[in-house]
Amino acid sequence: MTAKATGGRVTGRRVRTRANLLEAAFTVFAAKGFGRVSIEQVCEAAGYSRGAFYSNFDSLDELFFALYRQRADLIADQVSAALASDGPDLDVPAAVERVTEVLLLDRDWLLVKTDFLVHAARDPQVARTLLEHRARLRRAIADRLARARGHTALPAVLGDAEAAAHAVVAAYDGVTTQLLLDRDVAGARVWLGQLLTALLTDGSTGQ
Amino acid sequence: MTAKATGGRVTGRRVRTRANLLEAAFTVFAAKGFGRVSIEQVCEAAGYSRGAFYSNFDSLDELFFALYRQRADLIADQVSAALASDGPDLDVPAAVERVTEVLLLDRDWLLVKTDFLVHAARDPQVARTLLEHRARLRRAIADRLARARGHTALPAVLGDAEAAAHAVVAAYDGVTTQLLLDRDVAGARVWLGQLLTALLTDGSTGQ
DNA sequence: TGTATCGGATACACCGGTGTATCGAAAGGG
DNA sequence: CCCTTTCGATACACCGGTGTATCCGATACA
Repeated sequence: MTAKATGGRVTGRRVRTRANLLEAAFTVFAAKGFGRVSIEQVCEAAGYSRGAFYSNFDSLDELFFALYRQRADLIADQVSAALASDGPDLDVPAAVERVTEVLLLDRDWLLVKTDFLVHAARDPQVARTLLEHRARLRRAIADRLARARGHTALPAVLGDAEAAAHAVVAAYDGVTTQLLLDRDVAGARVWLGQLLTALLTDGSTGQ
Repeated sequence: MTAKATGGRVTGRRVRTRANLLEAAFTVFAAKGFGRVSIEQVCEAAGYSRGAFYSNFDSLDELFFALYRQRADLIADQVSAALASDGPDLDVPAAVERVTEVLLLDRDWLLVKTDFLVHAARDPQVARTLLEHRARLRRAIADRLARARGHTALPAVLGDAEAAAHAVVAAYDGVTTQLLLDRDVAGARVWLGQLLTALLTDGSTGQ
């Protein structure tokens, strides 16, 4: 009963401060990493006292979790939009281009996302959430691919559209890892494009 | 001048305790994550006092770094061995099988490795080391692939052997991410196998 | 505009980890 | 077998972060 008082009356201020805390937390987490951040540092960055924090969250973990959900949902929406944008027939390179643009845009997000992955890897409960999130994305991709079967040549050696979507996610994760290290966003983008087209098109066509 | 006194006389004990500390650190880091581990916890797990720690390392970061180097070199050797094992002509599925076995064996190592990645992502100096390490592995793979060009059908849509090796690493990283979440080692292994064969063989062959 | 309620700031006690300085005991060399 | 050197344990002072309790100013609603 600490955070988010039951069915309270006042909301305006609360909503704003909560948003501010989340915003500041994002910056701080991205800069220092979840493991090296204290509640105080978040509060300082947001311009609040620790009282504000404890009024809105129970622990740093809860804040981190909320932050991840917020941003992840946002990204998921953007990806869905990017996938849905062109007509019923799929232009693979174009779609790849658009999705890639969304997914590899913000280095800070990748950092936070990876921190969250590390977190989830040790907590089955958290892992479950992340897995569901990934499954949702994968499904969106699979649907898109299935919908375009026949239009474009999609006979990957992988099997069905589900497997292909799985491969897309894996490629994304792989490129992300490299990007975190070399910081070459442009390179990562073209590289991901190559990988995806390699996976999603038949071996014969060079591009 | 704290750790590893200049050109000391006594070494026997020191070497052992250092090894013990590293061993214990590996367990603790894997279990809790680098960010949630204190020097004291490592010492306790190893059965030493903090005095022993400060006599061997300057900081937890240094220990972590040393630990990573140790294990990473070990893995690298194993991979090289797995790649070199069969004759001059390459049996792709067999090699993939063997390498996969080595790379996806120990979940604890994956956890520590990912922690290190997160660390490196925020410190260019550390990132450099990790990148070099990865480059070495990639080169080993590329050499192996190049050496087998012509024997087996390797006309990937990716281009040269260097790019193909790059793709192999990316696939590995991607599968690792998934494995950290779902803990399905067996599944990850066959999945990585599929991905690699999909990337390394022409699109025509289903398997 | 009054007022009951809420949100956030301040103050306080507490704890765990850090790093250093010192000392006893191993361990290797002669 | 002694003796010098070093390793690691113990003790200490310190600090930063935590969580709670309390209080005052802000805010929504009548």
